[in-house]
This record gives sequence, structure tokens and C-alpha cells, in this order.
Amino acid sequence: MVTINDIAKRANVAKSTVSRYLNGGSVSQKTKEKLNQIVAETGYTPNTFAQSLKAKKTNMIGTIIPRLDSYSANEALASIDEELRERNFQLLITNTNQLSAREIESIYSLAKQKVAGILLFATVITEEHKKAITEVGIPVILLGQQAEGFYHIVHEEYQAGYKLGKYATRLGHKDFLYLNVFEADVAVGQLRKNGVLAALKEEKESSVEMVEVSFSFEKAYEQALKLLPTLKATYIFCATDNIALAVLKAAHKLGLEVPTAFSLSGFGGYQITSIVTPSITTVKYAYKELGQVAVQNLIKLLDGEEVPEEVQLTNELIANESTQQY
Amino acid sequence: MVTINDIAKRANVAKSTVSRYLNGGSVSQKTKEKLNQIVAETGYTPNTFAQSLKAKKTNMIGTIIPRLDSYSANEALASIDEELRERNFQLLITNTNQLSAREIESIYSLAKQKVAGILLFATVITEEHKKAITEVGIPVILLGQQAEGFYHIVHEEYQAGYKLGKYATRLGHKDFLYLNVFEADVAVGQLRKNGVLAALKEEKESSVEMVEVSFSFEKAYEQALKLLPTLKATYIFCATDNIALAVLKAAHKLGLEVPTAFSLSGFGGYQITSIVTPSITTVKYAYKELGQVAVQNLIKLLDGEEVPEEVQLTNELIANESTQQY
DNA sequence: GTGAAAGCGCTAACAC
DNA sequence: GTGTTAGCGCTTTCAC
Repeated sequence: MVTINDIAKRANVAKSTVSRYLNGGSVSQKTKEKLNQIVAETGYTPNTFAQSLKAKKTNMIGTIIPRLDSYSANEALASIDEELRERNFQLLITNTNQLSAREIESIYSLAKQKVAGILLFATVITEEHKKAITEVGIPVILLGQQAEGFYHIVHEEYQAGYKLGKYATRLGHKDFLYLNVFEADVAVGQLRKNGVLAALKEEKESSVEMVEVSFSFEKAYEQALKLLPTLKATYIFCATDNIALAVLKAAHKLGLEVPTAFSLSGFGGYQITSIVTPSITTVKYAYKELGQVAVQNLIKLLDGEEVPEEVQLTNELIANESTQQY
Repeated sequence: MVTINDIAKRANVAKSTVSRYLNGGSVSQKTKEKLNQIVAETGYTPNTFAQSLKAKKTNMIGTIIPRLDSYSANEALASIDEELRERNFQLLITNTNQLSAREIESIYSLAKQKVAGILLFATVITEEHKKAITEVGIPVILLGQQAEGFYHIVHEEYQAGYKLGKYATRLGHKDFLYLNVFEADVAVGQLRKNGVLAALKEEKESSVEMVEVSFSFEKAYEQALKLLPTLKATYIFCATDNIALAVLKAAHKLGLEVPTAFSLSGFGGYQITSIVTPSITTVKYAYKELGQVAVQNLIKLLDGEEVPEEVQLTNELIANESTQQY
């Protein structure tokens, strides 16, 4: 392996000169040219560890995600990666398998590996999360969940719910079923629901039944199989597209036709909602933008610039075949 | 930040003793206890860079993938991550956006970052790939594509095609359309097709039309929209599930019913093939196992053990609603 | 503009 | 079993 010392010797200069040359310090035109050539010849590239050992920081950004196989995470991840690459940062991904404890663990372990900053897709922000974020002392930006006193980038969840609720009542529906996820998940379990409920409340005589189902497709499918046969509602809100997909499959299995038997909508805007038959009405979230803003703000933070504590991303209602006039 | 030196001073021993204690060298019971306590108190954790600087290697494994948003890559990635975590390795993911040049680039840049080994999901193995792999001098395992002289783990692509071909002829079909991807992709573009063709050839009077379509859902969908109206075949093989999905959507758009109008099958076993209506006949690949074997073999390689140059993973035909007797 | 020297935190001989 | 010592490859004063 060729080191800065080798370069220095070959160029007959001190290694400090080479270092300066490498880092844009003042070097004479002549030595610069000589060094240019030697570096090219030898294919020298600095040892990152030695650099980091001195600088006490790296060009790595850690990203903590709950699942590797979720559409939203992947969309965001792809744009994070793209954005990071442009800035010569490396992406370190840690998958927590939806284990909250692992999120905490990952914050510390990423910090230990001296990542410059952390992007955290969390589901629930506990006191332990806050403690970890405070302790590690490197910039952390929360993605998808808000927490006061911490940087976070979120979707307009409440507004998404409100839009969808308005849309459903405008279609003339009065009886609703809302398949929610556990409420500890503020963004998905509470805000979306509250938005929907607010819209429904503006309509007199509407009734909503709430049922909690699983995030998992398989489990939600099983639960839907039990719920649908005795369904009174004419419109089903699902807290995620994944759940809507499960309901659709269950309906298909039970011989119920959507939207004839009932209208159905999700949240998220996953690509697959437009592929299935009928295509599913949903709210399309700005995942790519989330990734971009996340990186941009993190870099600003690293550069000591200021960024707003909260960024809200807008979304868009996509009316599809799964919903119809009542 | 607390260093090995701080620990040593507080314990009144030399830092080498602390180092030995940390790395399982021989230390007296007494100092061990003292050190235990001090480390716990201070929350000391060794600086990875200093360690890596000496050891000239890390506990990081680089994984190069063409897309962050593909089902197969994510399945494999999830199990790679899991497997790596158990062994205290860190996953460094590099997304190439399906750019071959970036694959080469990534091999070098990962090597530069001193990853211990590389897992490479490639689409096409060029001479440049081979050159890069040889040059970096760290273990590289190819995933999903084979290349002589290099470690690789692949699916039984040919057999998958053969199974599906047999299945289709047994259903009584004689006229086939095969929607293939570009042939430079040996695993997907050649082996699968060859397997299917071999099976069809065993049936007299069968005819196959070959058409090349895109990997991308949107493009394949557009292409299918043009192809389907003049379709003569009664059975369409698609080189990937993604393409099958696109064909299904196009059929739906055109008012053609599957499998009444034609039978349809894909390759891959993506979860979504079982969600859509009709569910799609496909061959389920062992992505999770791919990840597991990949990590296991890579670790063996790191430990200087021998592993077979080629590992083939079996797969399973999943007959679904999209195919029927002719 | 350039070089000498110190040191980042750690590991690994080697001597005791 | 423990301490001394010499680096790993780099950056950064500080003289010159």
C-alpha cells in the first residue's frame, strides 16, 4: 500500500507538504505538478482511518431504518443515497427489524463508529431515544416522526387524513370503518386518524368504527378476513397502503367486489396501489423529497448552519378505482 | 472522550495491559476486575479508527446493489444484515442505480474504505469487474450472476425455466410468447429462457415468439399495451415478476381477462405476485438463503477457510391463478 | 513555501 | 502477568 510517506520520498519533499497539497494548503506550482504526477502514477489514495483518527470524524452518515423491505423506507433511502453520493458521503444503513431497543443500540453504535450524523426513521420516540440522541452529541434528524426539541422532518399526516376524510364524505358515505395501527405510532396511528375524524365530524350523521390491526400484511389479511363478513360500513379507511392491500386481498378471497361492496383507501402512495385491480385510492407521500431534505439539512447541521427544527412535507390525494360514490 | 490511556492511568497499569484485557490476552484476575469496573464506570469504548489503522482492516462488509427498491435485493439484504449483525459486522450498502460503471467504482471505493469483504449483486460481469475484483485483493462474492474463477452464489436459473416450461406444456399450451430482458444479463436474460425453451422443445408443435422488454415496470407496461392487442399466444412467459405484473396491468387496462385471454407467469416469487388478482404463477427464489450463504461464505473466506467457487440455490414453482389449462 | 516533530488511540513485539 | 517501546498513516503546529 502506498502511503503519504512514499509519495513524499518520491517527490523529495516532506510528508507535511504532501498533506498540504492534498488538503488544499499553499504549495508551489512546481511541487504541485510533481505531486500531481506522482499521485496519478501510484494511484495513491489516503487512508481514511488515519485521517479519521486525527480529524475524529468521518464522511459516513448513519441511517437507521425499521425495515429493509418497506416501500417508503426504500424510496427515501434511494434519495438519501443519491444525495449523499453527490457530497462524497458514505451511507451506513442499520436495520432494526422494528425493534425499538435496537434503535437505541444503533444510535450508540453508529456514534461509536464516528459517523458524522444520523438519520433516524423511528416509529416511536421514547425518552430513551431522546437520551441517546442527546448523549451522542452528533447531529441526528428524525424522519417521519416529530419530537419537540429535536430536528425532524415529517409528512403532513393530519392534512393527509383530512383530505381523505373530506373526499370520502363528498362521495356520500356515512358509515365508516377505520383500520388503524397501534396508537403509540403518533404519525401513522394518531395524526392520520385525527385528520380523517376531523373531516368526518364536519358531516352530520356520519359514524365511524375503529379497529386496530397489524402493520404486517399477513396479519392484517387474517384480521380482514374476520372483519369483512359482518361489515356495515360502506367505506374503509386503512392507516397504511399495506393494510388496504391486505383488505383488498381478503375481499377478493371472500368474493366481495371493491368498490361495489365497499370503498377502500390507504395512505402512502406505494407504487403497488396503482398496479393492483382495482387500483387503490391513497395519499401519495413525498418520500424522495424526505430523503433529499434530510440530507441537505444534516449537511447544513454539520457545517454549523441553522436549520428549522421541523420540516413538513406536503402530500397529494390520489383518487383511484377502489372508491366510488355511495 | 475516554481513551485506553485514561483507563490505564486510572487503573495504574500500562495501556498495553488494558489492550490485552480488551482483546482477551492474559491478565490477572485482580486487574481484570479493576478494569471491568473502570470500563463500566467510564463507558469506554475503543476507537474503531485507531484499531483499524493498526489492523488494516475493519469489521465492515460492503454490499453493492443495483437498486434499493427491488424486492429481491431487499429480501437478500435483510438476511445479509441479520447474518452480519450476529457476527458483529457492519453493513455498508452502496447503491449503483443500475449503472455498471458505478459498480466498478464502488468496488474500488469500498476497498479504499477497507471493508473486510464485498458482496456484489451484479447484472453483467465485465472484464472491468474482474479486473477490479482481482486488484482490490479482498474477498468478493458475486451474487446472482456466475463468473468462472470468481466466487459466486446463484439461483438455479436454468432449472427454474425448465420447470416453468414443463408446467406450461403440461397445461396444454402450444403457442407461447416470451418477454425477455436484454441478453447481456446471463442469469435473467439467458438461463431462464434457455430452460423454458428446452422444456418447450420436448413438446412437438410448440411455437415461441421472443420479444425483449424493459426491466422497468413502466416501460414494460407501455410495451405490453402495444403487444397484447395482436397476441396470438395463449401463454406468456415473463422473464421477471415485475414484467408479469406490467403485463397484467396492461391486460386489465385493455379489458383482457387473465387467465381467460391468456395464461401468464413470471420469475422471482415476489410477495406481490400473490397479492394481485389474479395471483401470478411464478418460481419462488431463495433470496433469504442467498443472503445467508453469502455472509457465511464471506466470513469463511475472511477466516482463510475454503468455500466452493459456486453455490447454486434451488427454487420452487408456485402455480397460481394466472395460468390455466388450454 | 517547506520541513521537523508531535501526536491522534490503538496493537504487538519484546523484555522483564 | 505486566510494562516499555515502536509504530500504523495522517494532520497540524511551529520554525525557518
